[in-house]
Amino acid sequence: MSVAIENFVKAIYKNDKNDGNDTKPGNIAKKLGISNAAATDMAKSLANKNLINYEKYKALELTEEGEKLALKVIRKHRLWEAFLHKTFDMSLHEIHKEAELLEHETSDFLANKISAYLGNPKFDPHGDPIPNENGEITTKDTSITLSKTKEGNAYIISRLMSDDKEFFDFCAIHGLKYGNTIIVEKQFVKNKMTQITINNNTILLNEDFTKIIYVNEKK
Amino acid sequence: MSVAIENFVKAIYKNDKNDGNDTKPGNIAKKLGISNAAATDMAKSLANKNLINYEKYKALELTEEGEKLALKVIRKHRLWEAFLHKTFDMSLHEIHKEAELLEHETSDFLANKISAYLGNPKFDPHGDPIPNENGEITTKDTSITLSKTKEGNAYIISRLMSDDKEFFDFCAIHGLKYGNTIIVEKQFVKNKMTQITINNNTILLNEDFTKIIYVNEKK
DNA sequence: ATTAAAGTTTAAGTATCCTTAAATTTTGTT
DNA sequence: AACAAAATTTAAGGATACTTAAACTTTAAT
Repeated sequence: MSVAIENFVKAIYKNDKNDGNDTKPGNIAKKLGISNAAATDMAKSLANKNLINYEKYKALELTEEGEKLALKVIRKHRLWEAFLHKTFDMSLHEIHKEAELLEHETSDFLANKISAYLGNPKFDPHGDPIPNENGEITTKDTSITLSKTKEGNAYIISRLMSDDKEFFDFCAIHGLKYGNTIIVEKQFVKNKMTQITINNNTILLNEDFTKIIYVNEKK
Repeated sequence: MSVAIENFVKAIYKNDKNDGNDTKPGNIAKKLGISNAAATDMAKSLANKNLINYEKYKALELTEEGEKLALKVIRKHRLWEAFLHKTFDMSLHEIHKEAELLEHETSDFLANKISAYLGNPKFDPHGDPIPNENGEITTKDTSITLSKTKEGNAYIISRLMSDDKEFFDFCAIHGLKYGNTIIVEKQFVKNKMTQITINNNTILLNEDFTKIIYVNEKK
């Protein structure tokens, strides 16, 4: 499917499920920066391709097929964001722009490679859920804070929930980064500290940090 | 610039500098899988954009600007190939297909990130040189095709110039890989075949293959 | 030098994705 | 319920990147 079509079904999906706007052509047009007439044209064309249901003057509805396509594009977008963020240390703003382009030129095969490389994360660095290969989406974040992890297990960092520069400097020094793997060595329950291994280094983290580092169990 | 335009200038560049074909519209058309008429149309359009010099019935010539664009696209292609190969352990055939798509949707910024991540390599996994940020290819390519090698000499494979999966499967089976050493046993001039030894195995290669395997003499 | 083959260009036309302007339908207000 | 405002659709048209078929130019062989 063309870039225009992929962006169109994505816009419908997001208006419907995320942004709470209605999905009449005018709203989609505004989101995509095209004229209303162009949106109507495209709606007819997508109806012919069985990607949406279209009735004149009504809101646009994705068919099952259309929703699948939208979820594929969203999956690729969020995987790229996660990957670029982890691999190249790019800011959340930068990764969005790049992902917006790359999402349309990424094979399912490559998307799966990226996903596996990252440990099949369920959420991107913004905290948005990443649909799996079958278009299934986890709406609830099942990641847990480091403080709740179990000794001996391996985890992948899914979120660093802080605005604090000192914290991020600390993370940068020790390789604590979205997508990276850590092993939880010991939970010091009474002192609320956690000892982890990352890149063959052992770090002891206190409560301040174990409560803002979110992880998923590595499988 | 559009994908079509980027692919067009890339095809001219490669025909001219790599493949030794002339750059008349017909040859470009064949390479891109479009009609001769489409190639002529595009040639006129690119002349208007000052990317090529165009005279009726003559070979197409890239302007300085056109060559710069071609080199940018080639840079991105080869960086993606190197990156995907290294990061996801994808085969040479797989990385080519993906890079062919990604090269057009990659910002200069991201290309530089990839390059830096890889340690600013000068060659991709096929052995092709990667232009730098300014479009300079610093290393002079002195490699020749297998068809032009001398009997009895040892050579190092420097490039495998193909998009064909069967070819790469063949290469994988026989150890024909960038950097490996072969000995040219015999040139069957009349039949345009070359007999080589690699890993103590003897292989007879026909013209299809001897024209796309590039080597450097081993000293 | 002629001529047939090979290659290139022109002409006419198609699909996609966009535009603006005019016509039509829906919506919201009284 | 009527009417104006807002939104949507239709109509006409443009740019890009292609197609096939016909006309033209170059080339290569005798």
